[in-house]
Amino acid sequence: MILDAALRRAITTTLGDDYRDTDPLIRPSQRPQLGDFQANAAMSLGKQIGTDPRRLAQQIAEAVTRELSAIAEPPEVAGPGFINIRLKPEALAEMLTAVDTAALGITPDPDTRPIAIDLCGVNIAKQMHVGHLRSTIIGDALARILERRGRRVHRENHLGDWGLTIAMVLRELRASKADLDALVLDDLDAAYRRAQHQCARDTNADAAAKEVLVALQQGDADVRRDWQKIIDVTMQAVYESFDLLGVKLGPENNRPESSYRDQLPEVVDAFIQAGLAQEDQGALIIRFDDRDRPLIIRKSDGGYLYSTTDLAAVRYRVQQLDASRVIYVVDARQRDHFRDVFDAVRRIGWDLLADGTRAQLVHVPFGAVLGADRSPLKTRSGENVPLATLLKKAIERGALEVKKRAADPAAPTHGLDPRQLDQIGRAVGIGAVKYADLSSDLVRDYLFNLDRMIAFEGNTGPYLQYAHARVCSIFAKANVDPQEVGDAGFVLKDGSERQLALLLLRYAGVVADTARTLEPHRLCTFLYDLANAYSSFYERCPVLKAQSEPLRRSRLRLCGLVRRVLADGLDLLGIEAPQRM
RNA sequence: GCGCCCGUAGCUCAGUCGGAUAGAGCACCGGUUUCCUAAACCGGGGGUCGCAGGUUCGAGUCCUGCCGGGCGCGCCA
Repeated sequence: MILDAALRRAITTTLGDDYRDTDPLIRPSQRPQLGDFQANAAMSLGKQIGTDPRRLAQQIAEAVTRELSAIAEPPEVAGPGFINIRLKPEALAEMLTAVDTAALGITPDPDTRPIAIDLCGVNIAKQMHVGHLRSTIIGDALARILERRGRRVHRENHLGDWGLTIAMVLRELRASKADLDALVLDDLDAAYRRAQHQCARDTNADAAAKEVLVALQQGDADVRRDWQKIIDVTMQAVYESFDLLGVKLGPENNRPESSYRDQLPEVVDAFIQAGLAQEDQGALIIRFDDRDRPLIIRKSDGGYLYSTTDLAAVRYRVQQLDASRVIYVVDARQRDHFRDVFDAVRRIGWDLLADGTRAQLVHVPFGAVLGADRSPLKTRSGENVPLATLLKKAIERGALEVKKRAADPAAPTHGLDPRQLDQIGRAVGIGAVKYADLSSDLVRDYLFNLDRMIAFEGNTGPYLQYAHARVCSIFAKANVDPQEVGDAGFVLKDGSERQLALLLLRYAGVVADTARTLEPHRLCTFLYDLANAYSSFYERCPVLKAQSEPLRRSRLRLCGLVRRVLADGLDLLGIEAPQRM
């Protein structure tokens, strides 16, 4: 922005053209009493050149004073060489006006190539559980953030619909003569577990399962029909969960493992041809110089593994989808696996895009969801908690809280239709779960605690939704359409108004940072700061009863902008923002 | 054994490319409502940033070693 350019010029003026590309390191001020922004470059520069950083800061500050005089107070040097800058109120108002557009200041990513995100990854014949929850929520949020900057995103649901485990289930169903037309997911889930058990103990069952697999792979009509049925049953429940979660996923995002099956021999061949694969104990492996662990791409019985499919999938995403970033939102335990797969891909050159550049292959690892006992969340019987159960609980809880509040005659939700309240409750419950999932560093394990995540205090989804609802309430009270606050001039006198304005200016940058780092908690932290700043403003500054009409209109417009940024930010996280709650 | 990740207040977590006196929330203590949603706001106490070295004008952040916890390591996905 303006400050950055001005500081860059000041650095060049002071130190010469060699320093033209020096980043002035402008950051929001850590101490609002000292300024709005701070430039940190003088200290490291002073070290590089061997001059006193404080004196250098002084020189840079002087060089920039005149240029900034229209928009800022004279910069002040403090501490070991910080340059503190405070904007003049009119300049701040002008900048705020500039971001008060439909795009909220967000500019399109200069890179316009598509992106592929591997997310969800459900397994056929199994219930979705908490692991799928994280991959789905995080993947969808990242997709929304990247799309917001104009990128085309392919959400790739890499369904586990192939391989021995599926064949084991099919064998089990046939052995127990199950009526596949009457099948529901619970039956399938049970069959899945029985099948695992049987085949582990009974070599006959295992052999039979392998026969089913061969039949499936050879396109046996009966087996294929049954196979399709269990896919349909599983996916029906999956789509219901997608609907409850409000993620932008559907049948069009399915790219199952089976869709790569014809390519597997060719994938392996390519590695052999390139001299990158070797036989070892009957299996075909890829070795790496810097690790003992090889990547097995073909079993000694000639079968393929998930690593083979993953190699085919990366190639497809780079070469067919033309994705310049291929993102995997998968459990952190698979770090080593993706490291190996990506390295193999780079070696054979399948990360090469049509334009000659290399695609960025990135694994976004996330931690486990832990129960109250700090071990991965399980039911009493020791099984994974089904996603449907968990979502149902969250929704019930959200509805309970919303209805409790609506009982108060003074509440804006009082007297609403119970179905409307349920809808709001759903948004609150689901929003709480999603926000809890996204708001801390993804790689850390997190404690699933419904009480905490649905609390309306602290860094939670409901708190942000509440802040948004309060803004909406002002507009409802004023009987003004939030879209039509017009072009009133911003009057930013109160400290809380300034803070709000400074935060709003940062939104576009935060979205860009989040898109770059693929760390949604950055956006969460920002939105929480914004909601906090709004709450302070709300306490201090009457809007509808402001002392003067210009002030009233300024504050109304400020509220409108806050509302849009909150709603937009929540939308990027895949969280609904009800007007009332 | 080898490798990866994590360790910040009693609890749950932030901390940007190495920058000022390490910040929030919960819990605890105190205050605020004739006023737009008190599901809120304002204030207070609470820290050996796992430990020890090192690099640096400056380290929660970078390097080395150690301690503690988690996870992964050839034909499951």
